[in-house]
Parts: sequence; C-alpha cells; structure tokens
Amino acid sequence: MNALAVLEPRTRKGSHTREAILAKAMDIASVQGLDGLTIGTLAEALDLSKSGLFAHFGSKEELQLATIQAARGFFAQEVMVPGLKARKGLPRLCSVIATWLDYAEREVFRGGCFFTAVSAEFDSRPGPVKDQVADCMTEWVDALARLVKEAKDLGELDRKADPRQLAWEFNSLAMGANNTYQLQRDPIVFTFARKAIRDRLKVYAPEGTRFQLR
Amino acid sequence: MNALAVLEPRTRKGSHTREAILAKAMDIASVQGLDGLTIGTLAEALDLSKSGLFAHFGSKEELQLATIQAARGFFAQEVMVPGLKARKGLPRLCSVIATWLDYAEREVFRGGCFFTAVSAEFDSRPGPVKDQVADCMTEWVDALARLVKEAKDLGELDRKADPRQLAWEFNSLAMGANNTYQLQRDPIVFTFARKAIRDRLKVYAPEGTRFQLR
DNA sequence: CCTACCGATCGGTAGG
DNA sequence: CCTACCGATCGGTAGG
Repeated sequence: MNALAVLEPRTRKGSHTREAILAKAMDIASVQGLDGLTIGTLAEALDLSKSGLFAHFGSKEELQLATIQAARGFFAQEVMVPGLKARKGLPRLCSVIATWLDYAEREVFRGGCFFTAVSAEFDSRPGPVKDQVADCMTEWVDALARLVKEAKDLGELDRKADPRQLAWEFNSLAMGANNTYQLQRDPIVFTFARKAIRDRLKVYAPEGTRFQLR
Repeated sequence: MNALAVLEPRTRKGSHTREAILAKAMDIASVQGLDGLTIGTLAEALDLSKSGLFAHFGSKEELQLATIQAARGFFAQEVMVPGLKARKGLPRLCSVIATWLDYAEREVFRGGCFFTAVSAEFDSRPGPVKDQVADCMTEWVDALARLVKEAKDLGELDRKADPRQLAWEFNSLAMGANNTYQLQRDPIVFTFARKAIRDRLKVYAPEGTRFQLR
C-alpha cells in the first residue's frame, strides 16, 4: 500500500522510504495499536533492518507521532476532500459522513479506522501521543460542527440545532459503527448508523427539506 | 480496590488472592489494555512474585480471559443490578443508561470503562480474547434491546421503534462519551450523550409520555 | 541504510 | 505461593 504517495510526492530521495514506512505503520497500528506497533515487526514487514528503520525516527515515540500525522493527512485526503465536493449545507454534511462510513466499511486499513483504534488506546494515557490523538479528534469533530453550522446558516437545519452536540453525536455513531463492525463483522451496523444520523437530521430539518445519506 | 469482593465471597482459601489479582488487572487493563497488562507489572502492583501470580492462570491469555469474565460480572453488579431497580418500561431503560453513564463519569477504573477499552483493542484481532469481548458486548446490547422492547410492549414507545437499532445507538453514544471524556476530560460529553438519547426517545414516546434521563 | 551489539523486560518453566 | 532460571523480543546504541 502506498497510501501516502498522494500526499507527499517524493521530492527528494529517501522520502519514498519514509512514506512506505508510515503507510505500513498506519496499517499495523489499526490492528495492533500504536504500542503493539513494534520497530522489529515494522522493519521486517518492509524488509529493512531494525536500526535502518529506527534511524528515520530516533525513538519509538517519534515513530508513533509521525504515524499519527501521516494518518491525519491520509484521512483528510480520503474522507474530507472527496466529501467536500458536494454542495455546501446539508448535502456536504451528508456527503462527508457518508464518505467516512464508507471508508470504515471498505476497511482501507486491516483494522478499520486508525483513529478509532488509537483514540481508545491512548485516551487514558497522558503524554505527547495522547495529545496528538486528541488534537486530531478535535480537529475532525470541529470540522463536522462547521458543516452542521453551514447547513444551519443556509436554513437547512433549524436554529435549535447545536453544531457541537450533533457533530459529537455523528462522530460517536460512526466510531461505534467501526468498532461493532470490526467486532461482529455484520455490516448492518452501518445501516444503523446511517438511520440514526438521518433521523437526527430530520428532527432539525424544516418540513420538506430534502437530503439523502448515501 | 476489592471490586470483586461483592461478586465472589471468599468461600475457600486463595480465592481472595485471585479476586485481588483480577480487580487490579481490570484497573490496569482499563488504561493499558489487556495486552499492555503484563504479568510482571501486575505482580509488582500486588507484591507477588511473577511466577506466583502466573500459577493462578497458566498463561497470559488465560489471565486476559479471566479478567474479561471478572469485568463482565463487575459491570453487571455495578450497572445492570442498580439500574434494574426502576419500574419496568421507559423508567428502567433510562435508569440503566443513566447508571452506565454515571459509572463511566465516576471513573470506577482509572481508564474509564473497561469494555470500551478492550473492545477497541481487540476488535480486529481474531482469537479467544476477541470472541469473549464480542460476547460481552452482544450480551450488553441485547439487554438494552430487551429494555427497549419492554417499553414498547407497555406502549411507552411507538411500535416503529426498533429495539436493536436503538440499543445499538445508545451503546455507541455511551461508549463515545466514555472515550471523548477520557480524551478531553470535559464532562460536557455526558450532557451530549444524555441529550442525544433523550431526544431519540422523544421521537418514539407517545405525546405526553413522561420520562427522565437522570 | 547496514551489522553487531546492549540492558531490560517479556511470557513461561523447573523445582521446590 | 517462592527463587532461579530460560529464550525471545523489546527499544535503543556504536560504528560504519
């Protein structure tokens, strides 16, 4: 998988190796977590020596932080960018959420959503890794909240709709779908998530407003 | 913490040690995960020798499985039992959910909800540990679905209410609240979760039905 | 990027 | 329940 190739075109030598390392690191971490991601396994998976790989980062924590940043960019490219193509307002909000759910269902990484995995892994473990994960989650939920607000400003959602509240809900439902899908392997949970979000939007969408969630 | 003392009164010698081990194991795993839970750290925290502790279980996987079973019983005692005291129907459903959210907010374990942590940790790692975690989650969501159905049967929720759908939603929202609370330490997420669930119930509760979620 | 190491810790065993 | 171990693997270093 050369997931990162899109994001950081290899302008100089060596950057391709780093991209390949981080793409594999995201994939392993989606299954084993950022702690279960060991330098030895990662090096072996890439046919590199441990110390050769190690030299790229300097410490395991730096590898973890670099992997989070790579995943942040990758998620933006895979979910935000395509989702934002839709028309501003409710269509765009629905499009981003649908892309997100589809992304989780497609299992781009073997363990499903990278951030769902590492956010649960580090949520109660203070330190730089947790801080970066928390920042990524905040950035994402804030982006969702902005989309809700845009729909509100266009009159496609009632003034009573609270962007922070709804963004938090949608994120929880999507993360829940990812988790229960990985756990039970029954794609019905994505139907559950879509219905929950659709119903929630209906409460705030003025009579006659049309929208569709995939 | 002698969390398990309630569940398994020490009928025979040695069982007290096992309870103490499992109570500490649940607490550590809520932070570090069931993989981050090492026999060495656990033994040291309990002032036992590694091999002394090891003898109780025979393998790390057995320790992990025993910890899950202990957590299953503990969760039943802490959330289901008190929650079920309320009157059948909507009050009971609300009471169980409120107890669950309160349990997460009180941080009975340092890392918050044990099952939220290990369910994300093992959701994509096939094996006996994942299977037991999946079973526990199914048992819990099924219990929630039964409570929704009881409320339906009593006419406190509309016939259109789908117990499986709603149970899945409530579980996702509660797990989401636990995760974002651990991550950001802002208790407002419990308010978000309560409002989301309340609003969702309002959609299906016949006009004039009274209920409260904490 | 490599080989060749390091001390610490991992899960697990032998023997009591 | 203990002491005393085992081989394997961990993150990390020296030196090239």
